[in-house]
Order: sequence, then structure tokens, then C-alpha cells
Amino acid sequence: MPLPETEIPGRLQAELMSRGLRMTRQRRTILSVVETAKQHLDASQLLRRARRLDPQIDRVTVYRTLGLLKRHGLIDELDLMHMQGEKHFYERRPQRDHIHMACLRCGKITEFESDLFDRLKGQIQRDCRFHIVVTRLEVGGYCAQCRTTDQPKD
Amino acid sequence: MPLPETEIPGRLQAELMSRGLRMTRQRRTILSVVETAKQHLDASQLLRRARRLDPQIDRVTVYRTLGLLKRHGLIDELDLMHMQGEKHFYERRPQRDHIHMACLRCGKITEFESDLFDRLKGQIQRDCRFHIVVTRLEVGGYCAQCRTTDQPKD
DNA sequence: TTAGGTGCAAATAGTTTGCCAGGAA
DNA sequence: TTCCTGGCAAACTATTTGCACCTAA
Repeated sequence: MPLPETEIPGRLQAELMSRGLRMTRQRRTILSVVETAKQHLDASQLLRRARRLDPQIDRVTVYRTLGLLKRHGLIDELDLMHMQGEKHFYERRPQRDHIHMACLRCGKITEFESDLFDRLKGQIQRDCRFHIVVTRLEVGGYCAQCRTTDQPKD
Repeated sequence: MPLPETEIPGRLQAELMSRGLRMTRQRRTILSVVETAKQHLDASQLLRRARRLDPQIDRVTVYRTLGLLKRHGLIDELDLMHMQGEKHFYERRPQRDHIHMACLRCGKITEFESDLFDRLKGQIQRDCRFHIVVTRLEVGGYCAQCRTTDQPKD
């Protein structure tokens, strides 16, 4: 029983190779980390995980590979409301855009797809005659648990 | 003929004083710059303008005052898709949230209010049981001029 | 073979912190 | 008078650049 297409490992690799880019050992490693990540990772988390697979990998190579993926529109860069400093987080670009909700109390990140969001993007393209390349909707606030609890966090 | 309420200078000052905060010469200067800005300014632009009014003002004071205004929800922090490095831009928190569209070619920032956006926020609060404090919707793409032109920028 | 990629060191950008003197309430 | 605030210097975090060596195609 095959995995759904979005979970086939190596998809990012295939995308980059089909664009004529060189596939190095380091890139393969970093791409596999990005692809298998279950949460949003920042550059230093990404480096740490890549080094578990290949201890030689340099921080700079991570940044350069992230830049490459960004330029090719294969990953999206998130700020997650700058709750943890000014670092950026990365995720594979999804088929359908989603919203990121960041709880200001517990720090949990929730994703949400919405038909209204899709329609809003359509309205922007039409009414503003603006050709959308990338969107980022981040919402800060309090999640269901935190807004109904008075107990201190943790 | 009085100005519309949103344009009365000193409104931010009044807000901070009503919260019992000390009003210093430096804060008054920085607040007046924030209030009269016609575009989105970053910290260093803000500093430059504040120094025209009071050459003594320190960069650190600008950051501390921006932090204060953020904590009190009186200004919003924007990334504007990180088109010009990692700096942040600031604007007075509007009555009604709006979308920021950033043209990836000419750099122009356009604002857009939308009923669909208001409804989307309502949906998030309801469906996700998430209490929204702040939202940021930034869109990168090509504006009407740039997407219909082949001439190089500038 | 060779253009493109990598690692290392250093530089840069933006922002924050420590500390003491100064001024608003 | 009493904290809160400001200025200066230094630290810090995240990221980028320069350059010589390396390697995928």
C-alpha cells in the first residue's frame, strides 16, 4: 500500500534534480530532514538533525540550501509571530495554503485550512489585480486550553 | 474644522498616560513620529526622524518605546515579507485589520481591507475556539503595474 | 573537465542587556 | 524622594559573505 503522494520521501530531491540542480550528499541530507520533519523547524534545529545523519554538515550549508528551496518555492518561511526570538521556521509548501495560529501562552502552533481564506486570496487577485506568489497569515492569541485555564503554564 | 479622530496628534501619548506611564521628552518625540508617519517605518528610520526633532535620542530608547507600544497593543509589527533584510516595520494599530501586499518586483506595499478577512477571523475564533489578539496577513506577489510590464524596475 | 557547491572564518544586521546617572510624578 | 527611564557600551542572535578547496555531472 503506497504512501500518499505528499509523504513520499525524496520528493524535494526529485524536484530540485528536475530543475537541473546538483544533488550533493549534504543537500540530500538536509532535504530528507526537511521532508520528514513533523513540526516547524528553524535553521539551528535543522542543522542539529542534519548533523545526526552527517556530522560534517556546516551551518552555512543549511542556510544556503534553505535559500535554494525558498527561491524555488518548495518551502515556506514562517515567523510564527516572533514568539521565540527572530528566527524563522520552515515547512514544505503545501498544496493548499493554511493559517498558522500561535498561542501566546503555551506556544502551541495550530494549522487551519479555510475556504474563506481561499476565497480571500481570490478576491485579492481580482480586486487588487495582484498576482499572488506567496501568502503568510499568522494569528497570535489564546488557544482553547489556555483561554479557559487560570493555571500557570507548564 | 477638527481632524477626524484617528488623526489627532497625541492620541498615542494620551493612551499611554491613561495607563499610568511616564511621559518623557523622548517618548513624546518618538510617539509623534510614529503618529505622523505616512508609511511603514522601521526602527532605524524612526530613529533618524526622531533625531531631527531631538538629536540626543538613542537607538535603544527607540527600541524600548516600540516594545512598550507593542506590549500595549498600540502598534503592530510587520515583516513585509522580509523583502529588505530582517528589519521590522511598525504602524499604529488600525480600527479594522488589513492585509499587506508586497510587490516582489517594485517593492510597493499596498493595504487592503476585506469583509472576507473579517469573516475569516470570526471563523477562526469560532471553529478553532481560538481567542485572537493579533493577526498578520502578508501577501507577496506582483502588483498590477509590474505584472503587465516587461520593463526593468526603475 | 569544470561550473557549481562546501567549509571555515569573519563580517554584518538587527536587536537586547547591564549599569549607572537623570528626571517625572 | 523614589522609582522609572535614558544613554552608552557591550553583548547577542540569526544570517550572510569571501575565499580556497572539492566534487557531481
